[in-house]
Amino acid sequence: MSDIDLLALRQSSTLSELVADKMEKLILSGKLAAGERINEAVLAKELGVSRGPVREASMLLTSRGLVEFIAFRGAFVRKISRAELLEIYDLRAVLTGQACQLAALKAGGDAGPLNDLHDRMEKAAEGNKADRYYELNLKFHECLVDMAGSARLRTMIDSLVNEMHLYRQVSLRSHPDMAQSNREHRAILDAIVKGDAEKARELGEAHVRAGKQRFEAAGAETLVEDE
Amino acid sequence: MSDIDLLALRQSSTLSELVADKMEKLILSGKLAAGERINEAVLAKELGVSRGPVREASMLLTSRGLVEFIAFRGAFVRKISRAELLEIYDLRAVLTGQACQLAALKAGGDAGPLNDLHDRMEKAAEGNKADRYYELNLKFHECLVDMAGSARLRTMIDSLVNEMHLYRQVSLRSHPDMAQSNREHRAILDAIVKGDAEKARELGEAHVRAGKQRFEAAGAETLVEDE
DNA sequence: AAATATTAAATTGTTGACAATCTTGGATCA
DNA sequence: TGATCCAAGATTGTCAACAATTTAATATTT
Repeated sequence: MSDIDLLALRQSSTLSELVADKMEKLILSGKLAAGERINEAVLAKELGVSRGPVREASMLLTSRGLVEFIAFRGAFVRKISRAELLEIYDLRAVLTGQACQLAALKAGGDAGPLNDLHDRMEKAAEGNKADRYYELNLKFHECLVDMAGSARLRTMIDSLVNEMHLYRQVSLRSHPDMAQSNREHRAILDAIVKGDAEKARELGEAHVRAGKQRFEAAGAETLVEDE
Repeated sequence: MSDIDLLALRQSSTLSELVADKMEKLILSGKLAAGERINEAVLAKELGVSRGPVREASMLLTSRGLVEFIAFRGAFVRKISRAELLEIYDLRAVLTGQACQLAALKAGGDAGPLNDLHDRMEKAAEGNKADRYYELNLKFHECLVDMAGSARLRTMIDSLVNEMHLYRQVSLRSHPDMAQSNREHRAILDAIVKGDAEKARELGEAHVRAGKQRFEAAGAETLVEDE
């Protein structure tokens, strides 16, 4: 594990934030595994900082949904059960619906980068490049939320997406049906451009719920785990 | 301002959390005004602790939506504009809808304390006791969310409710039409008891949106402020 | 041998000192 | 007069030492 880049420090960022970014990467890449305790002293030494920034970073990540704090016991990488994941899908669905509705109201006929992203996803789907599709899919959804123009909504959804990634450090990457998924994107996009807010909401919500169902169908054979 | 109660400390709580609770009260009561900077050293001295716990408490409150952190400038009590308040109403509406749906699914015909709360609100409405009604209303909504059984959903909604209270340290307390509001509660309650999840969702969402409209109607004459 | 109590080690929580950054007020200059 | 620059003060960020608590390892008891 490499030290914090001291160059990066000097751009009005605080050490704690840099550590937080580093930790976020460690967590989302699975190098800090779900459920694992984060030893402040050890991580601090590895990053070449004192425990303070590590503590603060842990708290930052707590509010981003990646870490859980327990008094006198420490910071733990969150662990998401299957039941929670399904619950998160539902929350993300209604919030994404809200985002699409707002986007439709604010877009004024301008789809922004959505069209381009959709086309590139189309290509990825045709080439059966799941990783590429997944990456673009994240961007598409981010863009959608940005168009809604609500920082609060963005934070909430980002947090949920973060948590989803903690499910068995999972590849939700294996996208069962990219073509279908992208058709749904197309429909959302169209509704936004047309300014049909209610339709956009409905489609956005349905899109995430469909994702949930694709996930459930894919994992139907696996047993339900308790914790 | 009084010192931290040292008795309270010894129940497996950490100093930072106690400070956070204290600060939350100071903020919601308006003693720390919206927009104001929180001077760590001063507050620490007043509470009889060092700056560390105050800092951590500030970060805790950040994730609860009450405080905003700016690097090298400090922690500020959040300030909510009218536009943001309306945005928050919308988010709370969809999340409350989700909560009601889940509650209906999980209640199994049992309304829990909702019936009792509804009755007491009825009395408060008849007696035109707005403060009492407001207080019970908060409890009713909390109870609703608890019945949904999602800690995540609870956190999200709590955060939004917190933020709403920051709007001009406001009394949203002046409830224009308690009787009507409580009729809506009744309908939600009935849907939950009947297990009609879709109806419960719809009514829950509509109830918050109605609250938004009541607010907009009440403040229609006031000018829109930029920030 | 199993369960409980005791002690030592590891880890988190808190503090005060120091460093880095921002803010304020006054001096300088056009 | 007004704007810019500079220095002093105030405030936040970071660190390392110490205190409180938990965890583990060991001893004790039944």
